[in-house]
Amino acid sequence: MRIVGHSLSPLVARLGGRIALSKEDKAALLALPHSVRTVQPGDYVIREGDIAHSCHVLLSGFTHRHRMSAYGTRHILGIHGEGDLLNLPTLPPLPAEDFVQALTVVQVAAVPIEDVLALSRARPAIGNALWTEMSAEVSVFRAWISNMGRRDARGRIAHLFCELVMRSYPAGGSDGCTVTLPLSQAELADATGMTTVHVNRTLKILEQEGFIRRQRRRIMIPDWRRLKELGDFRASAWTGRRDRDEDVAQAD
Amino acid sequence: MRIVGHSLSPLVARLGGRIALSKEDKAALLALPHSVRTVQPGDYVIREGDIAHSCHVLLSGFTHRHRMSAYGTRHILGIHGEGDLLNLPTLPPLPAEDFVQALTVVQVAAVPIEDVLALSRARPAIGNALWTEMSAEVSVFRAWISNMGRRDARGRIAHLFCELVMRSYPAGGSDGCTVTLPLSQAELADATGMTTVHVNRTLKILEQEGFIRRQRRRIMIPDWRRLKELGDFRASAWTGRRDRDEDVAQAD
DNA sequence: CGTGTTTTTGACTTCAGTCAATTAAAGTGG
DNA sequence: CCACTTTAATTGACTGAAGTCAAAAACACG
Repeated sequence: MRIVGHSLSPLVARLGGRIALSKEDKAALLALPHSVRTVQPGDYVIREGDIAHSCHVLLSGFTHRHRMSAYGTRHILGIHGEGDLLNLPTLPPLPAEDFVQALTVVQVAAVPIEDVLALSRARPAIGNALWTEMSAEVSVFRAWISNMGRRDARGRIAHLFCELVMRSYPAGGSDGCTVTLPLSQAELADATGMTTVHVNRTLKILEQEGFIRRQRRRIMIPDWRRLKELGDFRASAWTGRRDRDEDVAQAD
Repeated sequence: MRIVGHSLSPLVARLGGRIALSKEDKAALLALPHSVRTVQPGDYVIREGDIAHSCHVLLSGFTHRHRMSAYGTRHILGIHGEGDLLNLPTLPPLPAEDFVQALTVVQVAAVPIEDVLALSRARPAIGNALWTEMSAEVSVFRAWISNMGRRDARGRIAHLFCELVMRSYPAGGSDGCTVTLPLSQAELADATGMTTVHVNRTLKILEQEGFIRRQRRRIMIPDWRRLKELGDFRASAWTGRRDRDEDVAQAD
């Protein structure tokens, strides 16, 4: 197991963004033993059934998490970006229930679960930060359930784009900000529970209506607040901050 | 804060079902300081925005967790049964993002977060069990995402019924088993992302096709395996066991 | 026994899926 | 740098599953 410089800094940034960490806490996190590997787009980071003895941390790039139905269709359950924990450190380790696949070139760190748990016991602040991170993840999944269940095509895509913005700009979106879409339209479809054809048409409509502007895989958001409203997007799960006024769509 | 006999035993049963706990661990869990309250159907257990200084454990009955969209529609994000943790113990406590409402008469225990976290630090097995419980919860949410996204009306209802069976019979379902439906058709609709009318028609079809038999709010499952197949239901998230052969629908 | 909720049904509409074909982009190798 | 292949995006015509509106029937409860 190679110890690599400050490669775990995305983890420190993530946890430190949730809970205040002392210098010693941060140093202890960076000092965790780990190995880093690079994964190419389309390759798997985690396969269903894998028993992970390490906690995988996404250092850079995007991945998606998916599951295959009994009928052979794919369903994307979430996307992950820099700083995300790709599997929850449980003891004993449990077999993975879904696939995690690289969307872009990706760097992943593997930290032995025992070390993560030992550190979180030794340093309460880190333990708390991990709990909070996990709780935020739960929050994101709930937002996805909500996104699938009670929104039309435009809203679903809008919500997903909002999430991408949050993952690309941790500080939050703004008018005119741009994101590179790491998903093909087929992947967008599997993530929103629609068909490729309908995704394509919906993108066209969103563009006509001025919610997005696009060229290639680059999406520009002219009016961030308007997009959030369309997608009924609540940023709190992604920011970690839970300030209501930022979240609630204007009711008027 | 009243200390009430062995009222926390559902918590012990839940955590002990995930991870082997020693007698001392179990005793320590039962000895956690807590108060118990009874909530009537329709009343809220947790309200959006509540800042919980306690960890709420469902001792008996069923609740659902929902969120209101900006347009005023309700979306049910999950149902909870005996032994479920209704909020994740984070420090500092975060405001709740959704409502938890009683479906039946319900008993809820409130345990101060500090005590939960202290115990999980003092007793690693309990800490591990809590992590695992949380991870199982994540797993259930993912199953819901999948349920919303890529299943038709029959499949969605079937999946929800499978979950209800698992929650009513922790040992697992069997042919001829019966569950009392704690949800009205309107609630079923909000939980599956459909309309009341369509839920009603789908129930009728499921009955005609022999997947369920019903009178009042009681649902009988003549063929458990067949229902699981229809709903592409993977029991692992609910059982805690992750044995694949039980999960995978027969492919033939 | 009346009142309010839940369930059921019918007629009609619409959003999204299906099938199939075309165009555009991105590689690949000579 | 250009033919050739492959993958991704786009479009059209048609179908179908689920939503909408509205009303009746059944049930639950004080």
